[in-house]
Amino acid sequence: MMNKEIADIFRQIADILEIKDENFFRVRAYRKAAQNIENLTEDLIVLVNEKRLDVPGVGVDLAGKIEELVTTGALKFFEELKKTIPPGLLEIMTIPGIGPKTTKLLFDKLKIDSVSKLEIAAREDKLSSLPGLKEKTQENILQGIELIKQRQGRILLSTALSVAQKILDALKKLKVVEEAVVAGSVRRRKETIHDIDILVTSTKPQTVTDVFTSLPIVKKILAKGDTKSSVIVEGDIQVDLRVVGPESFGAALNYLTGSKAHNIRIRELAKKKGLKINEYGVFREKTNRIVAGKTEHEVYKTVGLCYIEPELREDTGEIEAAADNALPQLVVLTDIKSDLHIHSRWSDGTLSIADMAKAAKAQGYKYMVVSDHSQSLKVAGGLTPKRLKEQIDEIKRLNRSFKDFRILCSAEVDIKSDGSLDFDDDILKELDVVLAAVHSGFKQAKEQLTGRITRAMQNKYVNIIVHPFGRLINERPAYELDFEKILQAACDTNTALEINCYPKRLDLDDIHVKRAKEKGAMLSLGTDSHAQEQLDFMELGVAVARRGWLEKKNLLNCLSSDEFLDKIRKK
DNA sequence: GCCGTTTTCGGCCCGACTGTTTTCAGTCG
Repeated sequence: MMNKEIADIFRQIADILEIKDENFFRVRAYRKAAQNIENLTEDLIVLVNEKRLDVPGVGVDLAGKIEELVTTGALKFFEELKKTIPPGLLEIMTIPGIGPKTTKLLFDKLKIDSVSKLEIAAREDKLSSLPGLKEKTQENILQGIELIKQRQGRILLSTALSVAQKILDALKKLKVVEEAVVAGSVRRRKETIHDIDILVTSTKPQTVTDVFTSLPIVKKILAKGDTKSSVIVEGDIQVDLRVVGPESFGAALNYLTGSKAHNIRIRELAKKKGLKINEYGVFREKTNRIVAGKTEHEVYKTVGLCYIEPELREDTGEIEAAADNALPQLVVLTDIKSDLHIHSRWSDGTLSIADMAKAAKAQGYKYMVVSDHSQSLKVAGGLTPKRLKEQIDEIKRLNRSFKDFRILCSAEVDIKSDGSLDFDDDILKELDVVLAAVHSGFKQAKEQLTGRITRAMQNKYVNIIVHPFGRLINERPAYELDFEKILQAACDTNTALEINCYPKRLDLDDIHVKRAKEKGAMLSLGTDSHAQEQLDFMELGVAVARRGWLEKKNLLNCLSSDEFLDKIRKK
């Protein structure tokens, strides 16, 4: 049983308990535990087996439940609890605007136990008979049902970033707007986004809100108040806007950036110091006098912490690290000297190697790795050994024409289903660097897939395992791997693991990156670019690296080409 | 259900918007 599955069970328990109107703090305890479990870098199975189950928010009771889930694969308490309410109620609760109270009311009074029954009842005007529900609510429920029908997975970070930019550009044109920035999970650079949060400072909030809710891309207005409004824009993405005065910018940005768990911890710290933090500022609890709020740095300072980068704000140790002055110096885009995974027209890319090199130089890089596919990957025009040798010759020719740039010869070699490689060693040894990847047999058992990759890592020419989990966000789940074994093998064989920057991949993900750093594994960034503009995906990979607490020294891309080659040749 | 330089019991972050209300509950972030 995976951490994610256990977290999901705890969330379902929380939802059921909430519908049953149990103690809210008990509900919150389950949600909090679920959150912390999801953020763990290690498998609960390992933690339970080694009796190291020491997770914040998990006390004696929940630890027992985790142990039961890990050892038996099920939880009696959960199975019994599920019997007490119809399963459809949990789905009803996912409709925007409907929470536990309404769900319970609908079931108790009208025996509504599924979204489809709710839709019929609303259409037949049966809901307005209930206390507190009138025409408008009924209408909102129908619209909410439409929304969840359209909703498909979470939005990719790359999509959210570009939508956010469009909105910011529009708002920044207004004279009444002082600052306009993106906050929320987009600012934290989560790999997928639920909605986009925008913060604006202005002394004329009404004007800003009016303009925002009437932007051309707005399809529907969900809420519009004095300082806060929500809309659905093209692409069915929810965008929330908050407008505060300039004196509150830092406090509001901190509040709106979250995460929720991080904010709660910061506010608890404030409380212990006799302070209160809200989106308007930091206040003395007794006198209600404002003591900070203009900048985020100020806000953190009042609670005795140094500034914490947005990507770290998940309450996964960053607050303790900030208190100890032990935060990592996170890698930044300008530290990156190379792109370590690029395709050309030789296989399935769209540009010649020369043009890709020109584009990479324009990014400010000193070198790049050309890694076209190997022969088995026929759909992607994989190179035969003969073609690969021709490619190496061309790269050598090109390199002679550069002054301060270098192309490294490589290939993205298939790891075949038995763990052998798609090219023989006598070809691999001709390359500067060898990337290896799984492109088939995703449904194999965990042991087999893990074995394939570890076997590939044993090969002395393989330097980087690229997109190690093979997932495509919202399309294809990661294949099953024993990541601890992969990491151990990576460390033992001096093989690096890639953070693939392709928007749908972002693989390794942030949590695995953080674990890899803890274990001291080498990591690399590669955009997997097949076209010029895709080189910009590097920004997304850097975001994952930052969320995984990486510093400059943890990434091969921050080395010069000589240092890089020295390092990988130590294998 | 968790947790502890105020504590092993009694707290648990804080505020905006909506729709229904005559002052607030429910929902959301």
